[in-house]
Amino acid sequence: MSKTTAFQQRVYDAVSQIPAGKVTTYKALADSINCGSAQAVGQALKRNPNAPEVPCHRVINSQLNIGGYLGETQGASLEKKRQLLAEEGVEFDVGGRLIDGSRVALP
DNA sequence: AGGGTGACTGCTA
DNA sequence: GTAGCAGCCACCC
Repeated sequence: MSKTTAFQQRVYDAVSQIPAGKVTTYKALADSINCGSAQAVGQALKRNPNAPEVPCHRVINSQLNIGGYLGETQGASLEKKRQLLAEEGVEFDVGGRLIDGSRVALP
């Protein structure tokens, strides 16, 4: 068993609450868990012990830009994340930017 | 126990 | 529009 902390549990819970076809920003997520730092949220997702259980691919940054996936900031993993989002109806451009900002589910 | 890092954000040049 | 700097919280070595 991984040593998941309460903070990470909150992050995973909040992320798993994101409906399909929608995405959320690290800032909104951090605010949702009452955390003043989105970087801490990213840290939890980067070290996420349950990647397939948590739709971490539905989390993007404030600039509507894709963050990363399974610790890969660049590479094929990013393309896979983009593909997953495209399957849910969220389309991204070649630069990894969200095309339809309305897909962002703000709390 | 301490320091450095990071899937971030916001402002300024 | 891009580029650089500082601030923030939690985790890892």
